[in-house]
Amino acid sequence: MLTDRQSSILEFVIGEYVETAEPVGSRSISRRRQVDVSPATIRNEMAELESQGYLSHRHTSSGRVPTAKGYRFFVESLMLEEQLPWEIQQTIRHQFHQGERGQEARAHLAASVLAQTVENAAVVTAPRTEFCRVKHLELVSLHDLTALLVLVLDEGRLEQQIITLEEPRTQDELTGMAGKLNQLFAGTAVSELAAIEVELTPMERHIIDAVEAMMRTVDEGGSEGAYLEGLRNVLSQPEFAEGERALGLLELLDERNLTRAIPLRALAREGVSVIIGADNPNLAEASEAMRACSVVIGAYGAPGVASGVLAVLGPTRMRYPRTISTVRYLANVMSELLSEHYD
Amino acid sequence: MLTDRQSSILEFVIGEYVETAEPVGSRSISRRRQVDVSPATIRNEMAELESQGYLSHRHTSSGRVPTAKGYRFFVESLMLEEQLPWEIQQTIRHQFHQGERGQEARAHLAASVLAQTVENAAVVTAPRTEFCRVKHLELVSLHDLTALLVLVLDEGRLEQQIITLEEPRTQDELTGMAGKLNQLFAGTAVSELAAIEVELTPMERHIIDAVEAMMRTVDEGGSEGAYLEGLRNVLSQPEFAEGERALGLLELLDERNLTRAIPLRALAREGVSVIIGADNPNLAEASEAMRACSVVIGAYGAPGVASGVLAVLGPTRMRYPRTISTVRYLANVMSELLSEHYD
DNA sequence: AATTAGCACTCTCATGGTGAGAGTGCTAAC
DNA sequence: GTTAGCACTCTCACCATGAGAGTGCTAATT
Repeated sequence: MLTDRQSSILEFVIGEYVETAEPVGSRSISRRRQVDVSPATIRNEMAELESQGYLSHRHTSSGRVPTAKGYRFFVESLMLEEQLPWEIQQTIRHQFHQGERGQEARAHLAASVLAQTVENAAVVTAPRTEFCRVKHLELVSLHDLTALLVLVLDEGRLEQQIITLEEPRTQDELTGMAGKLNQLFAGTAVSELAAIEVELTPMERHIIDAVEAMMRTVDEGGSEGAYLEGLRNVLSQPEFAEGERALGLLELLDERNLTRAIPLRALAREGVSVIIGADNPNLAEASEAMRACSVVIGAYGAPGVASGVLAVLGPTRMRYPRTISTVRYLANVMSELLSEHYD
Repeated sequence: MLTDRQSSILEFVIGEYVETAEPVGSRSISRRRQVDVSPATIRNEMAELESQGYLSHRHTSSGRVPTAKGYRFFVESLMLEEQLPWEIQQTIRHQFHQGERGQEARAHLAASVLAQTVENAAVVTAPRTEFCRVKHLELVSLHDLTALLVLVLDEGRLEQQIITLEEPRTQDELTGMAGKLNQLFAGTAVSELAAIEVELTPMERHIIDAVEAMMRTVDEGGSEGAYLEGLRNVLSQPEFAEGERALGLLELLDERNLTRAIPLRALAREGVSVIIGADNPNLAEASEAMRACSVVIGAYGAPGVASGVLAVLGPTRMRYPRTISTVRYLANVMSELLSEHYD
């Protein structure tokens, strides 16, 4: 357990280190009026904090730096949650009231806004239903033997695939066929597809098979588009000054690996949670670079209906209160916007 | 003008520097059996090459480094174009014969493949027609007062937008309306839209206005999706070892700025062309980091019908023959694939 | 008993000097 | 025209030095 004084010293060290990125010494603490006590006393307290694992030394001299445990304690017990300043709220809202071009585009926009606001990297996934339902399907002739199969899923998401036909069809024939299939299959989820028993021509069967495959992919998050923005905010931090680490992170978060590196869905919980890099086996194993990072993650939308994930990635030396309140606020905005369309 | 011997010295210096990233001295040249002449002679020749601006000194001692002019001469007159090795051709082709999920996805894939093959960054744009034509439009009810307008353009590209209705419509009504509009407008380009004179209900007018706006945006390349991949290949080069420059490049090529930083369409010419950073005002002005870079750029598709751009971005110290032949080969593959769908 | 002053100690970092190594430019010989 | 030889320049790695910052400990103070 920590005494009050130890807590406020820890808090101050974190605050100072977050701002300056430099180890904090006993003098700079005692200069603050906050704690009116001599450097020597502070040294004793810091030694105690260190032995309990909240702070650490880089080398025998040169101030203290918070450990993962220190940050965690700060986030869980010390920090007071801040109300996001009104101007920032407005700025964020404003950016969403420009155009509205579907969920994907909005998720992308959210990533930009988030990254810019918290000055770190942000990852946002578009909202997914637990199990998607086909709202509408469409067949567009491309030429004789190929057609574009367009699937409109709930929430207005689009999936497309080019399919090959056994024999030539005109657009009119395709439209007719799409009409029939719409009658039969609109509103079904993938699990219900098989249950619908009707006679289908081989051609119709072929199309429905394709639809099923596409929906399955979507359900499994295969086409999971996670938008990553603002990585350069992170890379320009002093912790990544030497190129070595920066490259590690860059590689890790390559579009290909992104969702593997940060298992977003698995980490998202009710509300907003904070994962401090070195703390979390999932992340820490991944790479050395990740150990210097924290992730602030939250979900938006309605769980079980349609939900997406918002996350901020930055160095452990991060402004947690600000970041957390931004993620929370943005999650609310996104939820609102989503429910508007979703009803 | 350069003598034969000067040419082969220049060629050797470039080859060596490209491999090692280190200045090339007279000894290492004379060691090669290629030019059987003493270091002293080579020094004289190099001094001459330097006075003509093909090579430069970093400081009084420590070998020569090619200048932009040197690289340009190499690319234009010295280098012999290489045939891309068969295995690499196969590897490239192979990756395109997996799935086929529309032009956008394919452009994205091309960027990955290109970046990986030449071990540098790659930028690819999806093919655009000079003026796009609407192939088909579709209206899907989302709920009472909103609907999704889906535009299928030629080449099977999709654009979508959510529109607000004045009064509630059922899906059936929307389908009917879409059918009518399709009859009227299928196959028209934006310039021809106005010419079609028919009576439209206010609602139909509203939709066609939206269609026009979307097509206009597309024509202007507003929704220009350029896929950038493999930036880390470039950033890991020794030229960018100190973080300063790396950040500059990272910032410059942020998704937002990408097409502004590299005016792809403007630079693309018939065949494959090479722009050596410091050489090109367009790029060099942009940023200091860009001055250390070259761009190898080529177009694919049929000009005037539908075409896209392939580009490689790397340090000026780049394997030009390999890069050029890869871009050329990939452009052919992409053109083939495009014409298959396009016909 | 808690706090503080004082002091020796440790570690980093910037500075400057030194010598090896690499490469040049020039001159004179071939 | 080519080459050998040599003085010269510049970099880089290495070391020593000293200032600065900060600690830990002990003894004095409240």
